[in-house]
Amino acid sequence: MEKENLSVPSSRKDANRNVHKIMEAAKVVFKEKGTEAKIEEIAEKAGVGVGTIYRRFVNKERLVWAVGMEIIEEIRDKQRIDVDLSVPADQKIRLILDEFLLLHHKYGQLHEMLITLSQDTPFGEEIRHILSDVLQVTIREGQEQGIFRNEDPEILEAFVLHIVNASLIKRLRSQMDVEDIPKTIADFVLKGLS
Amino acid sequence: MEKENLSVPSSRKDANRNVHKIMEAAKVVFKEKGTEAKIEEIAEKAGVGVGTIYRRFVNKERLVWAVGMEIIEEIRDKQRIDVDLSVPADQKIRLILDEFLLLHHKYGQLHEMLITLSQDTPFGEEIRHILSDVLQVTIREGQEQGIFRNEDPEILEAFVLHIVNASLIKRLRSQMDVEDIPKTIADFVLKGLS
Amino acid sequence: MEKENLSVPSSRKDANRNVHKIMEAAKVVFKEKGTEAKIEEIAEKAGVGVGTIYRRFVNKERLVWAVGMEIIEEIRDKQRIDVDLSVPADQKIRLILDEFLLLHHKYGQLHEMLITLSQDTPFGEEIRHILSDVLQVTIREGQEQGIFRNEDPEILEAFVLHIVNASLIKRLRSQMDVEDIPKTIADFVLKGLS
Amino acid sequence: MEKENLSVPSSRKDANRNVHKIMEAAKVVFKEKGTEAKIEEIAEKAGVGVGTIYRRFVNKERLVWAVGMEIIEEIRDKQRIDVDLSVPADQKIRLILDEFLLLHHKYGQLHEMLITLSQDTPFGEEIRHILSDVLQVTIREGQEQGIFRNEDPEILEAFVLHIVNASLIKRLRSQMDVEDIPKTIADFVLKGLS
DNA sequence: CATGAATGAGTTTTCATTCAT
DNA sequence: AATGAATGAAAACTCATTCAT
Repeated sequence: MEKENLSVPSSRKDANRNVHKIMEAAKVVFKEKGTEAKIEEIAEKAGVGVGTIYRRFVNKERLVWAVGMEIIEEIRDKQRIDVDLSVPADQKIRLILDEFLLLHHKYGQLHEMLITLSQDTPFGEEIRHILSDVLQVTIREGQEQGIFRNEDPEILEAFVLHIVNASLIKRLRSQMDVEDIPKTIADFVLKGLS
Repeated sequence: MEKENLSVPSSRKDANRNVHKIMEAAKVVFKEKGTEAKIEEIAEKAGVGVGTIYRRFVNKERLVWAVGMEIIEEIRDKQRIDVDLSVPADQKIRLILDEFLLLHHKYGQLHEMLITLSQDTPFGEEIRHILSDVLQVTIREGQEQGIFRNEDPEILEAFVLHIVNASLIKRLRSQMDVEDIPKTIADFVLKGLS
Repeated sequence: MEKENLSVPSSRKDANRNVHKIMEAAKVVFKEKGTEAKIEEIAEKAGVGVGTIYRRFVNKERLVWAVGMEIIEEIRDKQRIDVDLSVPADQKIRLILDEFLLLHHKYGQLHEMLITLSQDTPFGEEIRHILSDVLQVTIREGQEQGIFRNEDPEILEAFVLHIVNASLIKRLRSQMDVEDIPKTIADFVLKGLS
Repeated sequence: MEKENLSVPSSRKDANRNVHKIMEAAKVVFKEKGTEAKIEEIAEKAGVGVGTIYRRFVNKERLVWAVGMEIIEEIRDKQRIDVDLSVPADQKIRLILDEFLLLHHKYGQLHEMLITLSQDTPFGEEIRHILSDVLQVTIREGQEQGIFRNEDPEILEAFVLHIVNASLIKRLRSQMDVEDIPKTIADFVLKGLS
């Protein structure tokens, strides 16, 4: 499932530059207002005409999908770097949670979007796979190292993945320094895993 | 903040019966489609005309609020029963999590709705208070009993409250028997608290 | 295939009155501008909002179909009266052609619309049937009376049906008094049939 | 009225080759979809960019005109050959109708386009003249030979010209062998003329 | 009061035409 | 000159809210 299925492909540099500008604008606008944001607003933010968006994305739904997929891939790429380090599994979980938090800071509203996407679209299965992959490997690693308990890794992974959600973060932000949030969440999660 | 502030009061029995029918229909429809559901669909499901909804609720926003408040109160009432039992704090947490799960099963999508409500409406403060109150008391109890660690109870409460979210539950449902979900979540949470 | 499949049914009098107003306005506007006429213009002419049109007709295409079908039925009803008279078949053909011409005068541009409809829509078969039915009966009658030649009635009927077309009429109108057109066409057709 | 007035002239051979490619593609696409066909589709079929079409044709309307004129001229050229033969007028009418049918087979939808053109454009007069000229000469010839009745030749010509229309042909095609259509139409027309 | 038809502002979507590459 | 990406005005369509019946 490549991006080409979501945006209409083009060999021209200027076209692809615009696809990028549109996606970046869409991320910003979706972050603020969720999926209900107007296409016109995205076009304005991207500095292109509405027609340009419709030239590259068949309709609004596909734009939403494309943005979602790109964020998912961003998450995956960051996680892959973490998982290749030679540190104990619990350290890796801390790093992965840090990445999640950074992305949440960056994409806010989009968390719900990703959840919706992973349930309602043809890409759902793939999104779920991407999000789960690295975490499960790390959890198995921790189990082999005797750091994590021997529960089904898929289930433990579900907790790690879903505990970092927009509402928890919003809540914690009102109660503690933002810098302390990653450690607090990681402490809770690692106790849950142990 | 009473329901009468959200729905327009009426002395006629059949009018109040309509408010009830509308609220129940709205719960079902919001559960499936979230707040974006159309008023007309709710009216249809309730077996009333759209005009009747607008006679009872100033606008769509107020209907959303009213539905949200009612669920919040349902949650509060159940939790109050749990907290008054004379069992150890960890048992109470298990019971409270069970209630959460039942509500999630019942209201699905509405979790996000409540979160949104607790952030964006005049009732936010009250909603947050209702949701937090019982949990915090129980956590403090557990800390006094030496069962839970001495982290700020407000923060621990945040984890308990927000770990039960629609996406985690949907995910777990695909991986285990529904009956096992409450125990699995409670195990994870209680480890996190300890 | 009933009209209910084309317009959304309603039991209310005011609703049906509007369906009628919309159809009449659409006939007038389509007559002038063809199918490319704007929905907004039809709404204006009908004295209703655009939303009202979309409440009754799922989309523009369906409105076009509905208007087409209504005209077809109008044609059929007129023809049925003619065919029941006790006059020779050639007289009936003259009467039927007169009706055609009146309808053409009334609906102008819509002729092309009907042709397109009879080819491209799910109603095509039905439209063709309605238009052909009465003519074929009359032609057979004429053949039994020895007035028309013994060519396949379906083929003769095709000539009668399709000779009355917008372009011929427009052309003749520039060359003769409008009152003389029916007789001129009928003379030509009846010679063709004999 | 020469083609140069419709397409922008160019000294380069490849440019003129493009005009030709565009016209041929436009004929095909207009034949299928009528004048509502999109410029982009014509460009694609022609294997050129849309910009190239706009370099050669001021706007879509002019492209439509150009295509129409070319077909008209094709008709005229064929008819001229027929009219110069030394056969009776009714034979000539048969030959002319044959040509019409071939053109219809070739250009389908374009018939309506030509009719529209002959009514709405600055070329209307010319188009009507080209289409009428040869037919009228032939009809007068037939009247002198005593084969056709003494109706106004312009009116008889109107019948011959307009009886060959897309809808009649489509209809007949579903009822008889394609090879038999010319004779059937000619028989009907010649009876009408006699 | 209840109803659901009507409304029209607000959005999405299309496509002839322009223009940077 | 050719290209096809970009444009944006214009058209289609939606849906919260009003109001006649």
